[in-house]
Amino acid sequence: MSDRLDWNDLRERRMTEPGAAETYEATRIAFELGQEVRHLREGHGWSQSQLARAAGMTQSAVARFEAGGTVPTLPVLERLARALDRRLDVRFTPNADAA
Amino acid sequence: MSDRLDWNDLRERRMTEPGAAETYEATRIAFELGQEVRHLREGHGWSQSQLARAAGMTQSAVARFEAGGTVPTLPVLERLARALDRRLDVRFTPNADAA
DNA sequence: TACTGCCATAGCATCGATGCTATGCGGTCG
DNA sequence: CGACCGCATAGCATCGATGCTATGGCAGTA
Repeated sequence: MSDRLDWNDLRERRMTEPGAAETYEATRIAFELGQEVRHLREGHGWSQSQLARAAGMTQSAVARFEAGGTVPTLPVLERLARALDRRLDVRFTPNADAA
Repeated sequence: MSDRLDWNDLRERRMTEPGAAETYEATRIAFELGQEVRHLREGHGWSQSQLARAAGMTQSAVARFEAGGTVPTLPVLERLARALDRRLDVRFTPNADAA
């Protein structure tokens, strides 16, 4: 677990780098999206391979994305959303710090 | 307008390529986000250079993004959102096609 | 007219995401 | 046990976004 340099390591490293609050956020968002997709996929009773085919990508790409291995791009998110019968929604919401 | 190969041309070309519905969508989202950022920026009374500095990028990058010249990545959107005092929100919403 | 600020673009280097094939590993089933 | 399925990863090629500098045009304005 410690001499291996895998996606989890990479992600953690990215999220602990100093002064990278934005990258941290993006990485966190990517991770959460990955979890959500996994959830949706399992809800459909699909395997990674099936989702991959439906989204026009390969099983490895799906696995990488679900694991939060990379910060996905909008085109990829779009394709996944379509395959999962969802709509991709990207917006700037007012920063409700007013709490 | 016709012998120049600029971002508008590129974008239009991308959006009219056959069988690229997902890329079309992503490009459209990118374009709308660009417009929204421009709107927000002007609301703050900032120039592209000022926003660029606040978001840790250059004026040219801001211009390119606002013009929809490229499909932005999540880290970039995050930084812009922060600079504009907004929260970046990415989600898969239920596709209300059920009509 | 000269100067200055703002925006649009070009051109290029670099970094990182994606696409791909090939494995490895743990179950399950025959 | 052997075949198969599902998931995780490695390694590599390629494409595309970003970062940068340098311009050019366009309004104001002195």
